[in-house]
Amino acid sequence: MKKIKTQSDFFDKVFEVVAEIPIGKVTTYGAIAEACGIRSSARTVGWALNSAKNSYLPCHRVVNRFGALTGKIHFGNPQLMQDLLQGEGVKFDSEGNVILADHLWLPAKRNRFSKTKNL
DNA sequence: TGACTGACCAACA
DNA sequence: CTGTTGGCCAGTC
Repeated sequence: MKKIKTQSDFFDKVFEVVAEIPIGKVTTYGAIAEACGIRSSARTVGWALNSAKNSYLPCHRVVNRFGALTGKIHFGNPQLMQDLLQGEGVKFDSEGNVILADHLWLPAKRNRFSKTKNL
């Protein structure tokens, strides 16, 4: 089986991971990229979501490493992203960032990120 | 067609 | 310790 590492391969993984994010939980781009096997392509993860934002994928549950809703801009309604998360029980701090300490969810892969999470 | 950007993260100087 | 660059993939100009 020739495994051609092309578009769908990476995107598909991102979609699967994002689709498995439980309610009231959030994950990070790096975590997804890590789960995909390429932590360096965290940027591309954002693009995957950009293409998936029109899909059923809960892109609003994907935040950056700081818990900031960096992708809210692409939602059309920046407030919608935070509203959705709050509606799921996600809490935000004074800076408007998701409290990863209580809502960070790592894809079934490596929990190595926990180390970097503790800022 | 070629090059740059883009919702990022981590390593190196 | 802080600043900068590198890297990955795909889409857009």
